[in-house]
Amino acid sequence: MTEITENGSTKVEKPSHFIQNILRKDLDEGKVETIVTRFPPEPNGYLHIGHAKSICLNFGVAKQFGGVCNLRFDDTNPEKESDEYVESIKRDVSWLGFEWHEEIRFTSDYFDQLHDWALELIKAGKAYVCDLSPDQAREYRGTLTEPGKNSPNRDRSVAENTELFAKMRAGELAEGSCSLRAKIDMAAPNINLRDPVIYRIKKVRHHHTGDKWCIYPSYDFAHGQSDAIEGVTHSICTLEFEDHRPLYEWFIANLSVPATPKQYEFARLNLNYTVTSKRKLRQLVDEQHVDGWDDPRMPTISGMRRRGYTAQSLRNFCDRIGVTRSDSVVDVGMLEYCVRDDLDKNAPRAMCVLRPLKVTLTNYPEDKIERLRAPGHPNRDDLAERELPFSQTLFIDVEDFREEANKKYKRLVLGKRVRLRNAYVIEADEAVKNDAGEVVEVKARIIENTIGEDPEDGVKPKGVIHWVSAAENIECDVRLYDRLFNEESPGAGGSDFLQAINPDSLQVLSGAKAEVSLGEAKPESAYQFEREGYFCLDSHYSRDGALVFNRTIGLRDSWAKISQQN
RNA sequence: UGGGGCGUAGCCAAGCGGUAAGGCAGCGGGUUUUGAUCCCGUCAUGCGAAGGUUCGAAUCCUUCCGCCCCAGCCA
Repeated sequence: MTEITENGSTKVEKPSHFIQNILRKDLDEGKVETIVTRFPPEPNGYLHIGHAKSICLNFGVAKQFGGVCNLRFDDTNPEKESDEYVESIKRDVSWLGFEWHEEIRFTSDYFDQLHDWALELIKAGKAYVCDLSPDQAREYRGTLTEPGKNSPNRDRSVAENTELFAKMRAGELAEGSCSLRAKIDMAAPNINLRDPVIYRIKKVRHHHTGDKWCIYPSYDFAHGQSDAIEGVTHSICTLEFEDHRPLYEWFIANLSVPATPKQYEFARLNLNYTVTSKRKLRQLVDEQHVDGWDDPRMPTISGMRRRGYTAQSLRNFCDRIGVTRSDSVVDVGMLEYCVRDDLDKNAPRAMCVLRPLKVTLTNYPEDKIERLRAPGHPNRDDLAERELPFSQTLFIDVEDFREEANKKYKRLVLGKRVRLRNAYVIEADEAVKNDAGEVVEVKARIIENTIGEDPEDGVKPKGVIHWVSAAENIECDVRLYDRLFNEESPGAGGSDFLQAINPDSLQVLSGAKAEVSLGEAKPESAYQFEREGYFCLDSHYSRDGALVFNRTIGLRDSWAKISQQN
């Protein structure tokens, strides 16, 4: 049931989901010749893990069935949109590993056509300019259980509507003073059909069309027709748009569009211990609870990238969670599994001591340095070996030494032995303490002839710990991240989601000691710091001679459970 | 109390009338110079509930219960 992907991470072979079933059926029955989908983000924020699901779905099925997928910016509301977001979205989609068909599309590229179609509706007596203010319109709309009332302007003549719409377009009417509405049914049980607004006045400069327009089409009026223009066959969106489908179909049926795209809905992704709403993510950025949209703790694609998550792991995650119509909350542990799975298979190994404790080898010459060789990966010989300088003084992690411990502790203990990863077995003789009683140095001895061999006296070490030479290493900062929220569902039950922020989501360690080969690390490229976790160089904070590593994710840690039990 | 959806294990999710796949998490064990990886085993007499149809129901019918979405000139 499982197969291995090109780069080795574990991919599960899954039965097809309902979207794939629909596409296969439409292809088989000849309803469509080529699948055309589209990913239609509004450029009003950065993409997050939920968008990744949509991207993988839209681009994924198009590729699977030999079709194409467009990248279209749904930019009908200039008040919230900007080029910064356009650029970040292009970067994120590319990084995720997908290629959009031909050039980038913008809904705003179709504003002329959309305007013509609005005129077409007016001429057919199917749209009218309504003078109701937003507040009045709300009253006229009725409620969930009561029908709405017709606008006093509902029966304006075609001529009058044409003239008023022209004035709207010419900027002669004030924002909010009127709108163009589709004439459908104010008593419809589906509120979206109660004469929805299709054009509104916004005297705002548009990031893509500049000052050409002061009226902008609504999402409902733009989306389906844009799909039709592009020849999109299957317009896949999330569940909250289900109630809009009758409206989507109404425009397609009542306008001279070149194609008849169909809308299908799937459940959006929810992840526990995470927020995936642009509003909340924006708030975290604006109020500086995080360093920006690409803060490594953010569930944005750019944040995860900077954190060290790989595109492959995100794609695998999206494959594993499936595509259905039922609301669900995926355990963030599933995401973490996918990240570890990919990184384990592909990240070169290295050693870095996070909290250094000096070890002096009393039987090792002071001026001697051995150049040991270590594999780049325990089960991959295609990854380059590295050189480890070994010297009289070393650093090990403070957590890896105890003066005394029970049998479960498999690290260095006074009077006992431990294996230094890829090097000698050593035995600890003495703990040197400062005035506060803290261990500041350990005096130990190497056991001769133990590189790649067990000790000749038959006394095997209890465990293996990592180390770095004190003579040659790279001092660096390490940033340890934990989940951004302490609650499974931040903001649940009407509480303030900011109250759920984990105050310890970032811990900065300075003075960590990295092995010299890490001097060649490139930003965002993954390493496993053995026994610690996966790390990558931070793309913002790192400088030549002042390296900063982000912990992407820790190794699975069964010791944590054992040590807590005792 | 209008309309539209959805309920299969702690989580995700197959199943579409023939007797509950798979993954994550968990638990138990094995290998191991990473307490990692890897490997093996275990984990729903049960499919929101109750009736009914049937030789046989998670699948069909009825009723009920729960959860989600919709009253922006947002998308």
